[in-house]
Amino acid sequence: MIEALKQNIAKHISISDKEMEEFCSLFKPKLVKKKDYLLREGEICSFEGLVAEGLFRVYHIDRNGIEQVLYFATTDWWVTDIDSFTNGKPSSLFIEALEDSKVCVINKADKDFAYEHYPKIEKLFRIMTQKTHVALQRRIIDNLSKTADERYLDFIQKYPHHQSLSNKQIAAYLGITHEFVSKIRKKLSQGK
Amino acid sequence: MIEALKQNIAKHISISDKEMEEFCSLFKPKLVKKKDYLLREGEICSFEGLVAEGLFRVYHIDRNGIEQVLYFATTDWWVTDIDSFTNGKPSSLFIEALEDSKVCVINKADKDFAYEHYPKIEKLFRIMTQKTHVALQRRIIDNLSKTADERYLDFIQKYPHHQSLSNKQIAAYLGITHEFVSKIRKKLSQGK
DNA sequence: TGCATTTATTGAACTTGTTCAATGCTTTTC
DNA sequence: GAAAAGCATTGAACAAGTTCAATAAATGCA
Repeated sequence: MIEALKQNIAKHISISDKEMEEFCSLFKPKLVKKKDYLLREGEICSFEGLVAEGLFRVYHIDRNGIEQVLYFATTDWWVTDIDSFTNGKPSSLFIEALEDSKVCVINKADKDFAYEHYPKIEKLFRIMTQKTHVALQRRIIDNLSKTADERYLDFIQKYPHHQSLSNKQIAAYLGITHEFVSKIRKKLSQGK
Repeated sequence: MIEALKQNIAKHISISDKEMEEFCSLFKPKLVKKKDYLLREGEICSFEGLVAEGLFRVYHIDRNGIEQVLYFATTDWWVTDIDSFTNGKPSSLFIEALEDSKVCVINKADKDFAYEHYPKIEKLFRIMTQKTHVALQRRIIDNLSKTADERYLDFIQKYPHHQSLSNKQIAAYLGITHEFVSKIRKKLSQGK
């Protein structure tokens, strides 16, 4: 399970075996059952985690009670509420397991320790945050410029695990109603 | 002008005077006239810059020729196409000065040099990217959950410099037409 | 297995936002 | 300082997406 973590890290930076071992030893494996929450609104996010196996949805509930999905985290994705975790603020997000899952988690103190002792780790997270940053910009542009139909098509192409997601969850990611997802599906199945 | 850069850096990290001097000496001042471009689509972004004075719009043009504004960068904001700059890829963005502006810019080689020689700088950019990351997540949620009216109100509250922006530019940020911005304005002026 | 609950589909009426076109108003620009 | 170009406003017709309600299908659970 820690193996998945090592492989993920190796994708971003090169690092000595010793440092890799030491850094990875700061993580703890965590099993999360389907429908359990890693984080709820109002809590302070105490972890940053790599999904070794499973599927999570990271979402927000607005003042009208409507859910917006920020992203789905599947195998090899990182999950946390970065704002809550780094700044110790109460979270405005929920992180729920959609399947039985395995995550490698590190707490704040250990991560700060790593930042101080391993410059490579600072670099690792800078690079990862930068990549996410680019993806978020891309999504903002897409949300501004594309219709729901286009975003739906993009989504099912980009998220191969969409099979296991309900219309409701896809709708909450696209920012439309689940009824409309249904109508898009129908339209597409009728050869557009 | 380099003074603005130093103040910006000091807001994020604590750093010795010596390191601050050395790092800042890697930047060059650049004057940009209104309507000039710092970057155009297709170019490789060769700089990362702090706006010491002025106003820029960072935008994308989609396949239908419609502009989407990613953000407006005013005094004390950073501007770059992070994807193009860090990965040497052709940019899909335009960065245009909306006023005569002054920017402190650093190139890729010098920034990489700084990353290697000053661990604090790695930290600086990790922290800044993280903050932007949080803001981008916030905007995605807002775009998914709020109506154009609400986003317009949020916008004019959050961007005090909106006075100098045309309806077209605001519309391109909100993802609506400039005609509709006009209609929102009218509705709001008539006591909602 | 069977019942209860959630999820998906569909339609009709509605709301939000777009498109196009016409008109007046500001800026540029020479 | 006049002509041209771009910008803002408004209305009417339209398209995209929502809401509500009714029904069917799938899933969870005892």
